Amino acid sequence: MLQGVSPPALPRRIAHLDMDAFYASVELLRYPQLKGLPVVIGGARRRADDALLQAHAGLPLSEIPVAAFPRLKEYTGRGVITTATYAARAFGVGSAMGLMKAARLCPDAILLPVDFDEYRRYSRRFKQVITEIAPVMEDRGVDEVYIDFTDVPGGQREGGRVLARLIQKSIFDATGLTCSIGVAPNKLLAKMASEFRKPNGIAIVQPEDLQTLIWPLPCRKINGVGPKTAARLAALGIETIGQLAACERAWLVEQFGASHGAWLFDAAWGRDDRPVVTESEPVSISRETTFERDLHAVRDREALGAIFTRLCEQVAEDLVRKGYAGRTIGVKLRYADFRRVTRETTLEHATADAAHIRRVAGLCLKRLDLTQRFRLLGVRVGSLQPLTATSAPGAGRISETIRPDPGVNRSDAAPKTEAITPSLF
DNA sequence: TCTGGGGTCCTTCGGCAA
DNA sequence: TCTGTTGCCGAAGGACCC
Repeated sequence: MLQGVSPPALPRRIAHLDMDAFYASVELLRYPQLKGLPVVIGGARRRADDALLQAHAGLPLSEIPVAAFPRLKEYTGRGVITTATYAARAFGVGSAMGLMKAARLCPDAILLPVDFDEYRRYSRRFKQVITEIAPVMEDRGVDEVYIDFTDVPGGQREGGRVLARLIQKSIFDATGLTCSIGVAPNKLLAKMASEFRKPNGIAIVQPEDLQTLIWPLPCRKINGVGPKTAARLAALGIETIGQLAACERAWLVEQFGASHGAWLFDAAWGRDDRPVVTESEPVSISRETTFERDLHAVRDREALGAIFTRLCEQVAEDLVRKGYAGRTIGVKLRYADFRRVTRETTLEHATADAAHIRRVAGLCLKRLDLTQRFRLLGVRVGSLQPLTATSAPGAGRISETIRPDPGVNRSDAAPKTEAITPSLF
């Protein structure tokens, strides 16, 4: 057999790019007068700045007086902080903290609502800048991407630093935002590297840097080691990645199982051959909501029914907008004590129909203990497939009648309409 | 007055068929 | 016919991430 005469493969150079304090930075572009002040962006149910915007209609956003912004102490209701500026963090306020607790720590912090539409606009812009320079990019969320530098002209120069600098500058010129970039032989190390020189920094990791740069770090810095695994490792006396690397692979497999144990060992040795994936299909689409107060299936039947219907309609709208239908329909409940339960059912045929989803999700709900109050209700559709002409979209508002579906109730083949019961299930 | 929303992937378990 | 094994699949939950 003829040997291929392709040129020697270049060493893999993978970059991880992370926007610096993305949400807060976008807000500061809008409201530059808040620079340097404690600002938290929170999961406010209602836009915390609605009144503000109305009161100053006609005035450029950047000229709204700081004194007019809503303060944390004025907020009532549930919710957590999505992100906080460094000035707010100085008060001990941080991501995932309850708004009420944060209000005690820093009552005068300015509270802004999360504006995902705006963040997505900026997200699209910076990603477009990147793909114009380096086309092999993997989307990892609104503020993060992996980029394969390997075959990009200049991608190997100074270990990737030259290209990283070009991308940083191009993003800043296009958006006014800064980012941090780590470049390494693989995604695992690149992700860790991007944290080394935040904000607005570039860090290069070469294979030979493993012992000096990676091994001293705590195990929690490995992307994929969360609080539970870190605690289990700590209980075994393993705190750093270097200590993890010193373990016998077989012993880790004994402790954590074949897959997880082997993965931990490989991660500690900086091994990761996952490719940069430029396209992916969603696996599921869901909607969920936390209520203002805990609700009871019987005593709050009407309110819950309306919320449930709305969630099903939203999921159906999302499915149609994104061009999918799904076979697995499920519900999620969070009880007042924060226990989470799920129930799901797989249908014979995929659907994107709001009424159908509601009917099947209602049956799932019936399988749960509804005598206790709960705080959250969610609806999920999984096992997605592209929406074709044969799938019944029917998204939008649930009407008074629903079409019988060929996938369930096959005995119901005769055309008839079925009134949606006004009750929850 | 703790604790959001939207995802992915993995493990475990039970039912079922070969 | 009964029992054990294996493999697959769906359901439920855990862990993790942004």
